[in-house]
Amino acid sequence: MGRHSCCYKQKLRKGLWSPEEDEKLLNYITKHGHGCWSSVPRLAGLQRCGKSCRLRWINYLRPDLKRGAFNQQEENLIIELHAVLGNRWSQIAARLPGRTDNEIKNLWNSCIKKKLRQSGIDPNTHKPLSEVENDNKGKPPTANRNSEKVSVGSNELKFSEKLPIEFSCSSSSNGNNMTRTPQTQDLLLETFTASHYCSTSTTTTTTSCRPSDVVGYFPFQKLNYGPNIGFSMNQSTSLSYNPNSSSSSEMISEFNSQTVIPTMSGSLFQTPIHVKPSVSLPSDNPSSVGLCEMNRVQNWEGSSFSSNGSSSSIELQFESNVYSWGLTDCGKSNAEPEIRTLEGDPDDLKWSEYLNAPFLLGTTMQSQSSQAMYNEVKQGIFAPETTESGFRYAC
DNA sequence: AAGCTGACCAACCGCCTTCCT
DNA sequence: GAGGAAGGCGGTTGGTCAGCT
Repeated sequence: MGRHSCCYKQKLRKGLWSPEEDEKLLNYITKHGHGCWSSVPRLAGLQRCGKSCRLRWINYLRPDLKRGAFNQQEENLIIELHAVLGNRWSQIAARLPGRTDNEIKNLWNSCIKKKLRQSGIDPNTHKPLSEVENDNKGKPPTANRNSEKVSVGSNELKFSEKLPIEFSCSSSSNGNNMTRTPQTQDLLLETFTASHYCSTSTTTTTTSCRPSDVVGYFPFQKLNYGPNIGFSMNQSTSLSYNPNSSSSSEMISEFNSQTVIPTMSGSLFQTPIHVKPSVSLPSDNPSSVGLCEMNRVQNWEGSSFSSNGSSSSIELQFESNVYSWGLTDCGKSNAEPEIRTLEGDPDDLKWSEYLNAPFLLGTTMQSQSSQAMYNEVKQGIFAPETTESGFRYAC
């Protein structure tokens, strides 16, 4: 749309804002709020278009803005977020309190890009430059004359593309080592996860990880591959994930339900998620392992942990959406994989909604790149299948 | 001192989405 | 459902300033 139609009706000022204009706008919005931006300039006595007022407010006048240089922590966070989100500056800014998308964008283009290149990392793909060059060898010249303009994170794949990611966890005989094998070309994820180490305090077959650890190694992608989702529950009020539930000898990465209520200080996602804290697990069903599903329901108050003996679910909420993991007892020999019908088009969910989903924002998902999850969700990690009544997700 | 260059940053432009009629 | 208005976002531009030649 560009400039609003009002901009053509009268001669409006452009360019830098004067202190007087700032004062007028600030005074008006402080007193009345912005309301409809198109009417703000008229009511505030400004010869500007509403869009310009909005931009000035958001980028400069807003009282909650943090002025001044970015610190190292913020820069690192931006890099991490960019690796996941690509050039979605507004979403990156949403996770940096007091910073604007414009500010972050400028910083990226003027500073961080250069630093990454100097460090031998391609700022667009977050891969080593040498690897990017190798990738480009043998490829025909891009049709885009300015490939840099396609500034999308490498992991920000189109839905039609398949991200070949699979983590596998394994443990040594004594269960003390937890290794992660990213079988993916995407170095980003490795970089991303590197900051979230996984220490193991181990018993025989169960490795307990700290929240961030679990996050780092939560192989959600497994959901993409058949019915062995591998969630399990035990009596210590913890939700466990078995990276290879088909084999009982495999280590079980365990995390306590409380760990799903994170405050990720200094880490990637700082937005708190809301998890119904009173999760109680069926004592009579200590090791139910089964399907996982993502559901979206409307009412957080209705979210809960529930179990009917054969299936259990934990519903999580972020903002207006609730997501749930359903845990169906596949331990029963005759248990059929459960397929639940979900209402609505999964494509209704915007990426931002996926991002806001608790399992993405929360500790459990940190190292496994939200973007990767996004890709997989979009590409069928839940195997959406069109039905007459909506979509069916089979894990 | 003058000119050049690059970094930085505020603001604009244009596209897309959402909302409203 | 169509169309217009408005909001939101990302890409780009252009002005300013500091450092260098």
